[in-house]
Amino acid sequence: MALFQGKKFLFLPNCRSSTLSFLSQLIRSNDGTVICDVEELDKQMITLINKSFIDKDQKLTNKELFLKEFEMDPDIVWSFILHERPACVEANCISEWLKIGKITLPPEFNVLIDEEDTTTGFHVINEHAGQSNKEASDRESSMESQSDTDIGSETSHKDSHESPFVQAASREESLDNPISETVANADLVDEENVSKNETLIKAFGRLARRYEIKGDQYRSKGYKLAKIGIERYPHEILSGEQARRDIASVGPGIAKKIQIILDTGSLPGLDESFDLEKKLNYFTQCHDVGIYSAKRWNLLGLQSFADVLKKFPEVFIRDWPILFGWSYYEDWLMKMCRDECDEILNVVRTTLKRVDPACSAELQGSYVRGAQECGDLDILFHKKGCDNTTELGRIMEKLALALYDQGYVECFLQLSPKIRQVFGSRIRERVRKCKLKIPSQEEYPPAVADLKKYFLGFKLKSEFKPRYLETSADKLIKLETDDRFMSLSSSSHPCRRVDFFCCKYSELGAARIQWTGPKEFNRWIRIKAVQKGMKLTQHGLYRGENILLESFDDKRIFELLGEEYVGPEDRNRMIKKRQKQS
DNA sequence: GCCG
DNA sequence: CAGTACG
DNA sequence: CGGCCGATACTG
Repeated sequence: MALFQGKKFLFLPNCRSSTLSFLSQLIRSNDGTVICDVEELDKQMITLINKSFIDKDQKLTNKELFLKEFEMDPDIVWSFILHERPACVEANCISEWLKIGKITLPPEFNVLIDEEDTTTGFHVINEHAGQSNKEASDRESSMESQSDTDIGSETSHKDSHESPFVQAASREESLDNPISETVANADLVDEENVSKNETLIKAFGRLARRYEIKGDQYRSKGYKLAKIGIERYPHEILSGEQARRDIASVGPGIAKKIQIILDTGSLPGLDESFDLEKKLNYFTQCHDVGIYSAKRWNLLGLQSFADVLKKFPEVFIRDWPILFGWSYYEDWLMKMCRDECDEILNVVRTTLKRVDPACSAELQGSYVRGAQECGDLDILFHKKGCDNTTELGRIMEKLALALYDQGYVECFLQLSPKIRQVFGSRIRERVRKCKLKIPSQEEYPPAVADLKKYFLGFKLKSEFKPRYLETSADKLIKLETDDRFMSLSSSSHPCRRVDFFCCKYSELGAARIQWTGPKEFNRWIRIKAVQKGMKLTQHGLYRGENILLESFDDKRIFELLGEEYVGPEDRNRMIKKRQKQS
């Protein structure tokens, strides 16, 4: 008890995120002080850094945003830290200390800032400094809050009563969901407990997939949400009833199945059509191949894209983007580290400056949610005062073409007339590559002139060496031998998916909500809107038929929906149902 | 499948 | 229109 | 029981 008595703590950049406000409550419950005013700054204090700003080398990242997010005057606070060098650790250490019952700072505990550079960042130390990256990241996710006996759970329950956002683990698993992400500030998870839920997670992932294939999208969704709920649940599940009580989206049906799995170790019939799922999965992992095509092909006994090519050559002429999905099949399943995202954004912004210096490019998607590995890059374009989407569309087109000229853009997945003009030859090259006859007079329908989105294949120059996290490096889905001949993938110089979106300046807030995601969060908040007689889209929040309530200010949209604002990094923690009280 |  | 894609 | 995201956006 009173572990933190007499100790002062400073949260940086602030303690507004749900995780950090939770931790600050833990500090106060243990007689510690949380500094809220520059007057209280103290050289003896322990500085707690939001983990979203610490990369896996334990360095500060995204310093610009970091400083911008300060609750107190950033100048004063930052110069104090540079000058006094208080101990700095990642915020999650709090839960670790409470678990082990003491505060452990590494011997060289105030080595924090590489003073010669305040721009590229400084080292943040924690107990695991010096361990290998793998070990460090394993331990990161294993940091635990309280076991459910003490202050921790009280506060957490009180919280969750008022908020649909649960202070729980964010731990997206990559087995069944290729779009999963590991989030920087994943914390408060007991790896040991959670790993025992793995069987359940896998089972419901499979069931979700099975029903998706069957065409029962809603039953599939039921399983998917339950799976997400279990992934985020920070304790070991001991009974179906416990899960039904505590976890959103676990109802009678899933509770029953949980109990069966706990009792017998597996679910009858679970492995039945596993082979079919694998086959369909192989096809649908290709861009532009959905569940209908995959099912159709599978039904006809086709095993590979080469088989499809023999049977339905027209498909690859008509749905030409599949050719690129096929060619970059393996590359596009590989995730990239944040530094590669930064580099791509850098290239895009540099070119954009020449195209239209007044236009802004802003990263969205899993990157802004703090994911350490991103499956693709989502870039939102907007321009102060510009509500003309035709103009924005033209800017994006010009930008994409300029990047194509420079050799960054490898392929386009949509065509404007101009893009078809320059890119058509590459399409024909792919068509020839799979030994198809090029239609002599291709009578294309009139391509749309001002597209609002561009999906691109993008390659950095080969000097850039991509890094991969250990976790994703293994068990990749690879192209079948028969299909390899079309591959353009290269793990040492991979092609990436980059998506361009644009929005009217007046719709910036609504667009940010849309493109920040994640998908489940969007669906959840849109349902909220409908329940309150409103409608939320990427264009804005509306009441009734067509009354615009708000589209520019995302915080105001939350407010109008009666929801507390939640930052991007916490939108992974979304959960549909309040945690039930016991 | 779950939820209201 | 259906199919696929985006968060 | 009926609804389950989007006045999505793009393609053929």
